Amino acid sequence: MSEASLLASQLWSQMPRVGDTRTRRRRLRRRKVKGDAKKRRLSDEQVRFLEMSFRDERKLASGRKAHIAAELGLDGKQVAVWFQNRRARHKNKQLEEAYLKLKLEHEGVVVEKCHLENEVLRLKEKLLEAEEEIRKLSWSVNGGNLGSSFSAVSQQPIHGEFGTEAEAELAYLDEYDFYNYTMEWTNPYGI
DNA sequence: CAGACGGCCAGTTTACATCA
DNA sequence: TTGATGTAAACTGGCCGTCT
Repeated sequence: MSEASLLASQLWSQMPRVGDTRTRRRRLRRRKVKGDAKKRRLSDEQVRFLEMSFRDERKLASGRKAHIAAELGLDGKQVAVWFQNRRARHKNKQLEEAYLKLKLEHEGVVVEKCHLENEVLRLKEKLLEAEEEIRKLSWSVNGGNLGSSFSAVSQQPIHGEFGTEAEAELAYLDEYDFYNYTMEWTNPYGI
């Protein structure tokens, strides 16, 4: 026996025996069950009844379990297992629905953001045009002597307003492949 | 307080049904 | 007929609350 396996067996022997008796009990029961029974699908009728019960209440009080088991000619354990699996399926379904809802919301936000970015670009262009117009008018009135503090916007780089590189990148979204962009955010694993 | 017990959960295995 | 795949039934181990 290697040093590692010796150590492992020592650790195992020192472990608290929590659940140990139960595991033995379960194995015994399993052998008994395995001797005669094969795994069988529940009948449509049984499943219908179980589904109705599940709609009434998601968890089983012990009396109810016995009642359902007797009604369907099943073992109480089978009824308990069915309810456990059914709760797990229900939870998965709920998670899936929540994910889809969030995904839709996110897609909407991305689209709205894109529209807003384009609107900002459009307004900036208008502002530049207005400034140019004012400059021309001013030139014709006082010979082009405009104060140096006049243009606060047009002297800034157009993409610098949001501070981060990512946001500057978004300002170019209309040149970007929008489909690829949204897919990248809404479906990162390409599922 | 310790230990037995039952219920629940998350994760896994197994048996079966379906389809290409 | 057969292998791949999906799914339901059953199992496992851990955790928790209750009872004795």
